[in-house]
Amino acid sequence: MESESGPPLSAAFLAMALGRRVRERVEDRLREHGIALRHLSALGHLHRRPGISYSELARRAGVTPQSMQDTLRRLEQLGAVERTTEPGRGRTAMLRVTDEGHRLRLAGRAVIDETDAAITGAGPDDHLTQSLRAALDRFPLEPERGAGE
Amino acid sequence: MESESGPPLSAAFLAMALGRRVRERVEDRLREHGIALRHLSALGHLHRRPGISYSELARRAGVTPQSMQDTLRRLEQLGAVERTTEPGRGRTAMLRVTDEGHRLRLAGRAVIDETDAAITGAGPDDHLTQSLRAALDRFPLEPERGAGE
DNA sequence: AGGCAGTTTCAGTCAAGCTGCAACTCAACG
DNA sequence: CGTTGAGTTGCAGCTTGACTGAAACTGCCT
Repeated sequence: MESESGPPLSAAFLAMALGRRVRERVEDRLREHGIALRHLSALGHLHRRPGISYSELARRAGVTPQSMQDTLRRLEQLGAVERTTEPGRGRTAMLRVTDEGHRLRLAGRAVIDETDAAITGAGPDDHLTQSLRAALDRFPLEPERGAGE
Repeated sequence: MESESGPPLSAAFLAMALGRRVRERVEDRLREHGIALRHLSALGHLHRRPGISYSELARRAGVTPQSMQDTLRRLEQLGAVERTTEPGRGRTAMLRVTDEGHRLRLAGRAVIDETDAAITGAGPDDHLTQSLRAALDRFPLEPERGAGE
């Protein structure tokens, strides 16, 4: 997208470019394990809070239950999570991470750690981490600017 | 997306989160002008280097010519760019930014500047900008890890 | 003249989100 | 009781923004 050739590098452009590159790299590495970022994220939530349902998971991840269902379908098909309750329409599911799921989760963490090292320059350059955290803090998500009439 | 609730905040996660938020904000503001980031980017390239073609533009932006064509269709339809040559299949196009295009480009720049101020904390906090630039430098794009055909 | 790289254009595909809706559960209320 | 209504799962289809494939054509080079 924003090519190298060029000009102007404001913090906004830099943030978008870095975010994109990091995401691409992580997704790339993760793909070798057959998952994407959203799967890793779901595994993380489910690990910290076993037994929660599709909808709860969706709420935490900030997506619709329908989207989360897709994510979980993939994870179930990989044998990474399983439901401890009967499937069925209004039937709230109880989900848990399997051994395979933990294996995947740790592989994912390794990818993140590796990327982390690359991004901070292999040294403890918390300048970056600190700056990022500060920027995130003072940059809250948009307050639903849909109908401020 | 990576929700707030949670734990672990490595530089990689932070970078992805910040990049996403910034992008969302910019796209949001830009949408009010009827364009997206890729349109603004194309306008920028075309402004600096008038007369270049679809394919050249695509090359600079790092997308396929087919994708760039979509972007430009929108811009032409808005009257922001126009071709100074006849349309036609193998016929290399010469494109230029119109007055309306310049208006749009400046509006876009204003959005970026505004976001820039918000992200750096309204003060000259070049810590962030510096850190981002450094991280980007030491984090080159993936070297086409897909079988060197 | 012929070949061929480059360009524009058309068409279809894909991924990851979304909305809409149907079917169902379960707790609370009258 | 019964009924109502919020919450959930599941299914289908739409949207956006990229992509690949292939066709039509230009222009240059030999």
